[in-house]
Amino acid sequence: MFPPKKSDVRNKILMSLSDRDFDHIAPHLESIDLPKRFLITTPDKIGDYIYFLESGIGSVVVGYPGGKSAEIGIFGREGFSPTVALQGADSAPFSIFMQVAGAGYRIANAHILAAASNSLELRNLLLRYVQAASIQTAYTAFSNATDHIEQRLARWLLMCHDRTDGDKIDLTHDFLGVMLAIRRQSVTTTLHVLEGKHLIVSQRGFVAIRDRAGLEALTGSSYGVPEREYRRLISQTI
Amino acid sequence: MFPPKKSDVRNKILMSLSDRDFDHIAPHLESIDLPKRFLITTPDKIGDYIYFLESGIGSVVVGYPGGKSAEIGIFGREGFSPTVALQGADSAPFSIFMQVAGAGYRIANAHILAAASNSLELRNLLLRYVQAASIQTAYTAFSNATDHIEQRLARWLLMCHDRTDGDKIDLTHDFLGVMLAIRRQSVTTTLHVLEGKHLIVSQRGFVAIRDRAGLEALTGSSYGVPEREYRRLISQTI
DNA sequence: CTTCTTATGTGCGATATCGTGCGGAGACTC
DNA sequence: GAGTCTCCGCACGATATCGCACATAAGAAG
Repeated sequence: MFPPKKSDVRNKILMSLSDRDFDHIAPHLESIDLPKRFLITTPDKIGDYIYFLESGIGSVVVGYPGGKSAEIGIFGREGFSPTVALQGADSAPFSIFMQVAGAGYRIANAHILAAASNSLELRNLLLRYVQAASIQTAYTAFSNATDHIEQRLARWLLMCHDRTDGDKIDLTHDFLGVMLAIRRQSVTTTLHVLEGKHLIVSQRGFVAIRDRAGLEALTGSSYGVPEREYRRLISQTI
Repeated sequence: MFPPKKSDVRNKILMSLSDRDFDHIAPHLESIDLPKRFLITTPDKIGDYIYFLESGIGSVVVGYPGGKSAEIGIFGREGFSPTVALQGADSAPFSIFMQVAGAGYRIANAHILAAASNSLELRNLLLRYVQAASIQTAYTAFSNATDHIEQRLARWLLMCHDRTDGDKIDLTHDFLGVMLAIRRQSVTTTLHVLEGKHLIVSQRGFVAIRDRAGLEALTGSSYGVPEREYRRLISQTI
């Protein structure tokens, strides 16, 4: 079981590593179960670990408890989080938590940084993912500035779908409202609109994607660019 | 005149360098005049240079010509741009241009990367700025999601003021509307509201800040955190 | 001084989204 | 199988922002 074998790993970043880099960090990877609402970090808390998901979805959120908040990033097994350690900081003003339960590996910052300082290839791969995550955030800012709720919701469902096995996404309207910083009722009615267009099916506790292409067409320019950038920066190296 | 002397430089990142790091890159710094609307890069264009401003303000924008667009980052002499080269990428889906004319230095990516690979201290400083810029973008996404126009506008004016000498900011309502992805008329009327609160004075072609503290209070939680993060990550190292 | 261009001011109906309140329905508990 | 909790549906007035049309004003050009 430990250290994990590279052939067993599903996280795309870990999969992209050279055997040599993988062998260096594998002994320090600690398998961890990540239930729903698991808190990876909170604002200004010193983060000790970087998490590589194998399944499930995490959210990066700006805001303060009891006040306004909004999601500014989402990640699954295509990446890792938090990204700050790679940039020489020890904390960031974000909360990061599991939005869909899953599992993964975590590794102490010190170990991943040591490995990265010994391998240019590893360091560059990790930094390219940081870049991809940053582009995702930039397009979230763009979408928030220019899109109507219908587009923002469609974009969010697509990003979630990309990180899910199957077409069913477990979530409540209330949760979606918090992520997008809109009213729960607006989520409900907008989901009905999308359902009316046969793009999704929405029932208590989940949304099922029915027409990805239709959703993508609906989002216009907000969805797609970050995803292509990710493929350009990361996947093509596999 | 060349290479520039460290004591003459006003860019905060360059100022923060050790003498040794500065001496390594100084011979490659090329002084450049940056008029209004100067295009630093466009989407997917291979960027060859990194720009360190000495004066003026640059904007990072997502969007496509003739379509929707929105600003996702702003920088002056406290940083540099673009940030992608540091992360191992050669381009990014952003446009970057001068919004307020100024001047600065540019350095070929190859030179700064060579210097960064030889100096952990330099690399970490540059990456910490990348982190600070990324946090700014995250809070722009947050502000776009949760704030009304009045707050977004106030936040934008504050960020601009931080990067300007004096209290007068030259810009048109039209330009501001494009940056915030709102109507020019909404800018006009909202500036009137801020003026009514004696926070600014607005006249043809410029806005003058009159009450910074008042503006900051107005923005609530959207303004301030990225700025504190910048100071924590960068300035305290001076 | 006149003309031209760019920037700003204003009005108004249309639309998107919000805040609030409440009712119903699925699921879980005892 | 009654109580309870969470999630969802619906209505409605209030507010923010938009889109469009047009008027005025400041500065530039001649």
